[in-house]
Amino acid sequence: MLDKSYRPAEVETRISAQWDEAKIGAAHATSNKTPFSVMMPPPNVTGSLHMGHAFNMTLQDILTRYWRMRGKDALWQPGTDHAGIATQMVVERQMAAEGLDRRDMGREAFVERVWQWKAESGGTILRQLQRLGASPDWARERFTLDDGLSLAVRTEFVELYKAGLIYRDKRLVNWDPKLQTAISDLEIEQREVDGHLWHFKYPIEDEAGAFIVVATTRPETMLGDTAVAVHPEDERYTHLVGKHVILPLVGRRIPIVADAYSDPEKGSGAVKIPPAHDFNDFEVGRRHDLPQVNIFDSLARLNDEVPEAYRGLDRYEAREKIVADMEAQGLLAEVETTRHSVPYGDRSGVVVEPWLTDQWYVDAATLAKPAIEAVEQGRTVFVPRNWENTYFEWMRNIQPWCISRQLWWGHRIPAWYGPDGHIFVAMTEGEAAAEAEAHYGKPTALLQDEDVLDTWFSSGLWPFSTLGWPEKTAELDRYYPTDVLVTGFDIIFFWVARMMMLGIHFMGEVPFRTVYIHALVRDEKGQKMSKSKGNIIDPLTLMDDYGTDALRFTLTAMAAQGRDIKLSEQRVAGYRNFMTKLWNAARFCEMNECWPVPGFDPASCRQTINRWIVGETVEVIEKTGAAIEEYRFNEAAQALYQFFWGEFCDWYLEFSKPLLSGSDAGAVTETRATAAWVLGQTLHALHPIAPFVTEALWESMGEGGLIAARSWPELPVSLVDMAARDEMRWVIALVGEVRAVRAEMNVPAAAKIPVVVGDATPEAAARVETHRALIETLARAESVTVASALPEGAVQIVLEGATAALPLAGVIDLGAERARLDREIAKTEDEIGRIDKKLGNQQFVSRAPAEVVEEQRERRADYVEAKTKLEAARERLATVR
RNA sequence: GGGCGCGUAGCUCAGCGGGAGAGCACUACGUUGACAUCGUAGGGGUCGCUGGUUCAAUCCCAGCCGCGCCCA
Repeated sequence: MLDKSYRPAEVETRISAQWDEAKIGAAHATSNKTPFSVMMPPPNVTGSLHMGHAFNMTLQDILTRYWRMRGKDALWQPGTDHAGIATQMVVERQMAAEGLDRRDMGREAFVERVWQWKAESGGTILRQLQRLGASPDWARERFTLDDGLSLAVRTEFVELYKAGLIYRDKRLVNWDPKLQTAISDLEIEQREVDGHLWHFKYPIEDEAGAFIVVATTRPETMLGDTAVAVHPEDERYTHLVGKHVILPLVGRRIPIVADAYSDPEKGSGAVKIPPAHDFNDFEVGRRHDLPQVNIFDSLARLNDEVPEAYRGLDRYEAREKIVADMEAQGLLAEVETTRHSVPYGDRSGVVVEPWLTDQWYVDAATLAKPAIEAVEQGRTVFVPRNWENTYFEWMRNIQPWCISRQLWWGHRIPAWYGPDGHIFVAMTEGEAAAEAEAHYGKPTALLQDEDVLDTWFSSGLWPFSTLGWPEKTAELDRYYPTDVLVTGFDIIFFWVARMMMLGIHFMGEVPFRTVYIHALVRDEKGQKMSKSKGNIIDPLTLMDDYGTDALRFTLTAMAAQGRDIKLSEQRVAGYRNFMTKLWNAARFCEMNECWPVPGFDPASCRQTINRWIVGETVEVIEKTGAAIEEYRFNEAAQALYQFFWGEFCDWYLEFSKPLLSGSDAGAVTETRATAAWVLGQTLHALHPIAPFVTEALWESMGEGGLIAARSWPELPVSLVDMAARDEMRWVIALVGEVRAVRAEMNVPAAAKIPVVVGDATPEAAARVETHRALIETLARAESVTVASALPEGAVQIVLEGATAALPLAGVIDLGAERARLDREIAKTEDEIGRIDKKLGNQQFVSRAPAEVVEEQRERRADYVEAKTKLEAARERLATVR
């Protein structure tokens, strides 16, 4: 016997263990089923489950469970990412608390320590995923730094290098002076801040008292200026082009060049050019062959390239001093306040400097070309489609991808340097040594590059490195390309684009057929959740408080395409109530001995209510499957919710009560079997969204086996009996109307009243006879009779094909009742009038589709019937006093 | 500045060319043997504004107003 209510905490652990035991997530590479594969976006190995994960993983689990039930060989590939910077930072922070610095302990010891931390905390997020009910193939779990994937990354590097798609270059990178590493454009956050625009006067060489004015938000970079640029067509400055200025404070003689980069409309129209400290100025410098003077060290302090007085100063100290010194020399023309955007490292939170260094680059533009074509040709499709624009926009303007990072945690770059700086790129140190020997003609000591590779350089291989690449495995053959990638829009550039480029390059085919982009989960006010705002809603807490299924159902029900989720706890509570409802409906079935009947054929039902609910079940399952297949998750959740609560519980189970306690043994047997069948089918359809409660209830139904391992219901549409549906909807309308009138007339809930149906078509009369017991129970009627004449002085309810009267002697205010009928009549007249206007419009009748016109005619006929009946009802009241 | 998206019931949101919907909240009633994490009934909307297309516009198009995100 089921408990009085569903207690998720007690059930979830047990069921998780059963799934684990049964290996329900296992893919079967040798089966003859059609494969269905999904790559789990690997969470940070030392992370823990946040709401974004919960959402993303729930959707993937729904797809995986669904297609598995549909008979496919589902592979949901799990694993974790080493997440270079993030993980290194976590460990460094721990060490800082102990007063340790990685530079003191050395590379090897530090990396060892990170592995230890990974060993301790690395399983956390995977256990949390298990709690969420995720059903990937756990046995295939991979880690981006494991041996196989490390081999894949080395192969990737070596092959791209040999193909000329990886090269070393001295360029500006975004340098994070706190983390001491290059970071990618994507790891930068532009923040609008209040700042100043300082206007400096640069003296023209050999023209005493002549100046050119330049404006800057970063005065300290003037120490690295190697030119002043003006627009070639700016007549104010034409006479100065080719002349020189003497850079104040430094004394360097630098040219005035003409370059279209300077905007005559902005400031003075002249700009200072420090090519080593600004991305645009770097390009200007290249065009004019300007020297690149790098004025910072790696901590963004001024180096020895600057005059003595400034050396060693921090960039902001230098800024103040330079402004003061310029002012003292009378060279500060003006100071404006301004609002401008400044690049901050999204992890360190400090201002990032463009800094000139040697780094490794991938020729992304070349790799992007086929990746763009693949989406243009529809070999990979984004859902919703508009994300393709975002993808194209970025891919078409892609910059060289800087892949080296000055970190210790990650894949060390497989490049070695000879004494003369010659580069040897090889799979192993041994191979590099052999190449060096051949190159130098004798064994030569090499030094390996100190840097590691960008994390995305390894996770970009995820869709095939996890399947065994570079080995040619059966798994690669079978599961690549994958069916769908489920991810958030914030990661299209970081990850989706990289997988597309690398997948096409190495595998010759796109990594996934579909990319489903879901929205962000925000807090209930629509704010992005963040630790600093303190508005994080912890999915684990919600799971503790409301059960995992309630959380999953909430996220699913709110997963409308193209719209962010504003999550409120109240909403989760609402879906927890739905789980309780589910539980109690099953409990009702159990108490009434509604057990699954082997070989039960729903087509054999004789009772109208059974024929009706069978049809509704077929339709909701069909709708649910279609919605999941089209990634309309919210529609799937809504259809099931509406059916189960609004139809099965509210009406069918209520209808079944008089039948189950009645004397017709055949009807009892049939109804029990049908109720059990509907419950069972619905549990199947709900299972991908709410796996735990459905598994628990399936267990209680005693059929055996795990629902997770069962097949999705395949039901013929021939089970839908339209006549039964019309009949039950009519009964529902009658009961609903009677209840409404009772409430309106303040009839006490316990009081039973007679219901007289008159003016009835034979069909309506037959319906009343068939369902008398149901109507009596649900409408709290003392009796339900079919009469040739309707009683006088009664409240009258107009139905299709009949009028029902409630003789409520003594409680009826006849005047109010007449007024009510008058209002109803007026309403139908309004409707008829509106339809007549349409039908009277020649344009409408001739141009609108025939079925639309026909529909309007039918609606009109219905309203006319209702109006006639209402008028008759009104007439009957007219004679009563 | 460019791109994407959003303004529908008090709140959160579906719907998106022909009859305005859900959940929550609210009001009234209710201890009917599944369920008070419940039941029954009810109130509540100029579908942001202005034009246009159409026989017909909450839905398509344009402009405007307000809001959000991404990229410069």
